[in-house]
Amino acid sequence: MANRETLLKTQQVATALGVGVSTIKRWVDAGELKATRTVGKHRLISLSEALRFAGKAGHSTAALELLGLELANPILGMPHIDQDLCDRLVEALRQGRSTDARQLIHQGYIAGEGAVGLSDNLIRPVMEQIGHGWMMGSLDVFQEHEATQVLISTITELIIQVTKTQLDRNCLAIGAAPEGDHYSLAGLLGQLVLCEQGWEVRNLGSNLPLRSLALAVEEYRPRMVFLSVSYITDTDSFITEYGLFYEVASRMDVAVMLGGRALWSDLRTKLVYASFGDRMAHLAEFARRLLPSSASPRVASQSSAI
Amino acid sequence: MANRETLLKTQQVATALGVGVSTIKRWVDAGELKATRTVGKHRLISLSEALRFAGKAGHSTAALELLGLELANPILGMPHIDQDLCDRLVEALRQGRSTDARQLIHQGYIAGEGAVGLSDNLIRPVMEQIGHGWMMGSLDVFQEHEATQVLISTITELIIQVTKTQLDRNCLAIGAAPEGDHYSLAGLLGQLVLCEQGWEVRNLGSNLPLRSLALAVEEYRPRMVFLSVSYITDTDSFITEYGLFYEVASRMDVAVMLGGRALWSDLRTKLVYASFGDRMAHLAEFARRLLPSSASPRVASQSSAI
DNA sequence: TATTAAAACGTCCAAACCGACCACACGAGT
DNA sequence: ACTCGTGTGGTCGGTTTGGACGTTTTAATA
Repeated sequence: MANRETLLKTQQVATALGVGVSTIKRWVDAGELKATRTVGKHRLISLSEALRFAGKAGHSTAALELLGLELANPILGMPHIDQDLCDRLVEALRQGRSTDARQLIHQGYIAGEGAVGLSDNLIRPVMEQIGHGWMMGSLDVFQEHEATQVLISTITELIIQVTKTQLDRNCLAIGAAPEGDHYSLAGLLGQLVLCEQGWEVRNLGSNLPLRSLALAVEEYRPRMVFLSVSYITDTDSFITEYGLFYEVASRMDVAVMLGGRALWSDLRTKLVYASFGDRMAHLAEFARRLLPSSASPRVASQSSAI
Repeated sequence: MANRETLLKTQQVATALGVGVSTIKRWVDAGELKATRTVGKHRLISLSEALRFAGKAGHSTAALELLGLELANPILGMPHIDQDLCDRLVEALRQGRSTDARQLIHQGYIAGEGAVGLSDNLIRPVMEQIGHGWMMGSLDVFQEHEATQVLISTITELIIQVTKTQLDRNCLAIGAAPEGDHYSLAGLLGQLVLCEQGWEVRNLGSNLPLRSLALAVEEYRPRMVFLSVSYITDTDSFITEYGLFYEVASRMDVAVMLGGRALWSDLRTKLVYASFGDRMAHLAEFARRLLPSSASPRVASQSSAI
């Protein structure tokens, strides 16, 4: 499985579920909540398992609210991101039913087992479809704007909730989009992905001159910078500005991750960077390698309940 | 750092609402008060659900006790928006301490007794101060960007929280900023103010062509439109476009509220509108007059905790 | 590699919650 | 007044929870 699981500790799960740590330990021991153990007997619960447990019909939907997820009527027979979910989200956004859209996104967060699946399998195709509808004239600008607004607010909500359960944020990452690019959704999704991995993220938003980003790098000395480029005003000046920025980043030993649909492959050949990715999975994988070795704690054996 | 998703036990809710524990259990079992269950069948009631129920059932004073129950935990000085609070928020934003900034804003929301006070007495002066620092060169662009980003996410959080407790949203309002204006904070604050009054708000975001806004008005038939104008690319074309938009709005009998620092008084003489305001208090007052009969016994603040 | 602070472990127990049952208060209708 | 029907608050035995305790593991130092 390419998608390695984020592992949570008992304290994190307890906070997320709104119960005490002892209770989590008891539930794990009773087999209600599956967990692996480190060699030193510490319990590790995968994010997907926590979400599965949270959404389990008969037991407790409490957790969902705490993860920022609301399932008034938790249908979720088998949570999985599919075409149907995409279609329903597109339709909800088209009609501006923001509450429904929020619920569908939360559902996608569970089904996609985290931020990466949500971004790559739900948000991206949905926005492509909406963008397509806009091109074709079947959607108006204001519908695309409203959809973006709903997505931004929901992703922001997820970020806040995830941040709350990630207690120890060690590594610092900076996210931004360059001057002239006013698309902030990609930056938010990147922030969500990294927050979920335990990064501390400073999102500088969109439309940021690269020379100011260079200053930020010098000021904050982050471990990495992720730059989402959805639109470029002037290619030549972008290359120049980026070159100056990368010089600083390189000097400060900062990893630079590029992304965005404006960076065509022939343009990329003129840029220097640590990695490029047009999927959040790429960002996640790149970021994981940068984390201290701790990212993959040694697990001993599978849980032996009862 | 408890928030609105804090889960309450039956005893807590019973005490706050001034009824017996058995009654709470019965209400939950009857479905009148939504609750989740732990694995061990213990009922957990989210604070937002408790507040909603309290308001619906007429226990208006009880809601305050619920909040008091929240505010008792975190240490809080006297809630009041003053120069000190502004200074501390500016400093937190300057240094990018987003967690502290969020706390201060929440505190300002309580202290300012709602969205209007928060907007006019805290956010506005703070952003002016930051903008000033940027002009003077003591702040860089990225700091202003980061500050804006933190404010956006926090205001978004507040909007979601307020929306959760306001279930019966009757009147529809549309908010937007015109093409070329990428400043979205004002629109968010407006959304927060109106949500607090019980409006249903569709925020179409910034950079929206006015002709598309006209389409949205025809599609949604709102009671009012609030347009925040912080930047105008071309004054003449703006006047033209706005004229076309207002024609539609007028035909649909939609009240148009204008705001924003780009609308100087000599420009305003060339525009037709229902009202202009450069403070959220103006928007709030204007909107209140538009609401149905409701004498709107507004609770002082649907405050959230820190 | 050795050291150290923070966090998780297992165990135990008081406090709180569960469901079921009962006593009481209140209003409406033969 | 009497008797329902209904909604409330309280009690009881059994179960679940959450915090305290000293010990062990982890992760980030030096």
